[in-house]
Amino acid sequence: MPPRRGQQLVQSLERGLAALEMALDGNVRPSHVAEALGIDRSTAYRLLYTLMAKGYLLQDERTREFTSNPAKFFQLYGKVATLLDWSDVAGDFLTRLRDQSGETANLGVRQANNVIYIAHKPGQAALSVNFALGTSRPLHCSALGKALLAAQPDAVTAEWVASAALTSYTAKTITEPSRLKRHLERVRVEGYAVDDEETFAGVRCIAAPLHDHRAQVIAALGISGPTTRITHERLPHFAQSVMQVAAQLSAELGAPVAEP
Amino acid sequence: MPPRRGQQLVQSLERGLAALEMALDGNVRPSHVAEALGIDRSTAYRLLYTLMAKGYLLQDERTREFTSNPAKFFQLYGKVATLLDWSDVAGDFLTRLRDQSGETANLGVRQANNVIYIAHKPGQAALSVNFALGTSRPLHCSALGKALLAAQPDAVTAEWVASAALTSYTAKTITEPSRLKRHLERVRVEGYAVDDEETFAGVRCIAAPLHDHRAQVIAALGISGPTTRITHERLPHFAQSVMQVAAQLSAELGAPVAEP
DNA sequence: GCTGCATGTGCGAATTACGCAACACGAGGG
DNA sequence: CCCTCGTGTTGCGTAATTCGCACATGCAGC
Repeated sequence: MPPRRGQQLVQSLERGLAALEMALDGNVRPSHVAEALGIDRSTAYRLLYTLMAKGYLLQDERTREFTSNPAKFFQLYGKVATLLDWSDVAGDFLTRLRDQSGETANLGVRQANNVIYIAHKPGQAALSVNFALGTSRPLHCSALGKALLAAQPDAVTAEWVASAALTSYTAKTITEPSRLKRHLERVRVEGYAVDDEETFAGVRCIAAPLHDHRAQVIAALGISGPTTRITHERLPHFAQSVMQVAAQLSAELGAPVAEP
Repeated sequence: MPPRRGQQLVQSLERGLAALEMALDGNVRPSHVAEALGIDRSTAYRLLYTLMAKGYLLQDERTREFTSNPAKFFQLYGKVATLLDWSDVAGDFLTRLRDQSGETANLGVRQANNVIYIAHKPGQAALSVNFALGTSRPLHCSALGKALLAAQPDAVTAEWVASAALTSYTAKTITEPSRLKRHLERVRVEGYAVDDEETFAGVRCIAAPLHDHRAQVIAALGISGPTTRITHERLPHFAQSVMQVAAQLSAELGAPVAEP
């Protein structure tokens, strides 16, 4: 009935990918997918069946549930891993930052409205922040995310802040668009971003942007630790370390040296 | 014109996934995809555009080429990583096998017609076999692959051998179906498989299957090294180590103890 | 500036995918 | 034991969606 939207999107492929991502977040059945996407069970079944035939999903013989096929995704990952292998070039810098700060050092890139952690060096203290590579966190409440957001042109940031869903994770999460906008302006001026228990209570993070040879911001580097060690008093000191190592790594990547 | 095959496959999704996998093997352009899949350029473009809109691909502003988005795949991988995280449980056994043999120890699972390496411990000798995790190799010429193939029921193996494309990689690659079939029968009898320079000249590998609590073969474990160290004379000795550690790991996985 | 080649976009035709309905099957419950 | 409910799976007709053609646009190189 709708006369045709002026879009170039292929509906079946869109729905299929949506079904795939549902399966990645937990086993699914045709009825679940159908309800979530607002389509018929038979359609959902055919999408899942196609994904299975292509190796992306597996179906449990007993329960008939569809599961993601880890081996397939491992293989896909293997093909792109070299394209995103920061561990080689960034490894030394992450180690340096971890040793200087004593806290977990991490490096992430933006993916849609998330930061993906693609390299890290876990801290060696008994109590340290730790998480698996490939994990994602929202942009608006992580230090890496805010460092990346603040690097954008003003107009883009304004647009994003206005339209993004600023989900609250702790009492300190910034959920007001206007406040976030002002916050990000300050991040840009200061050169580093702080996540002050905005994602997890008791965890404070500091991050700074990384520049490539074109001076484009392509990733962010930072540390995460318990509030007992990353105190407000010592925060400027940690920020210095983060910005210093970020500048060194940027230089290694061929960024023009330009620090005000 | 074809009145409709009795299939449950969604064509657009099939084609979209095919386009996606092409992009993973190197940057693609609509015209390439169109030719490879036998479809119109506009159709290929719309598939690629949809994949880009969903975050799977990126498009280079200058060259207009479509590239895989590594961050997206890293994220997808992160979601399934825990499901396939053998490094925890297998780590000690891989280390043990590497130390006993002095060679690179590796562990892989089957994915379609390939083995995917999902865990490993690189050998410490100056000359050692090394490759990235997530790499895939054909079943018919790798030790891990042959160990997995030999574990199947005879009928399945026969069918597979007859229909598979036995690509040749070195002069020693087994490319005759009948010879491969007899070879696999011997693998099953002996309990281990050998890749005798069938994939890379100068590299010999030995592998044995791993069983889960239902005695199903779910993965394979093995070593890879230069022919100068894994000689024919010492091969039985290495095979002993591989089978022994494989049995230990199987036991750890809850496999019923049943060694003839 | 003209030619060749590729990307990106309306638009109509019809193939394809969709939803409906029905079947098979299993789990509970009366 | 049968009856019902819910879900996976398949056949089929319809029409919405996708596909391919044709064209506009842009870029590179004789």
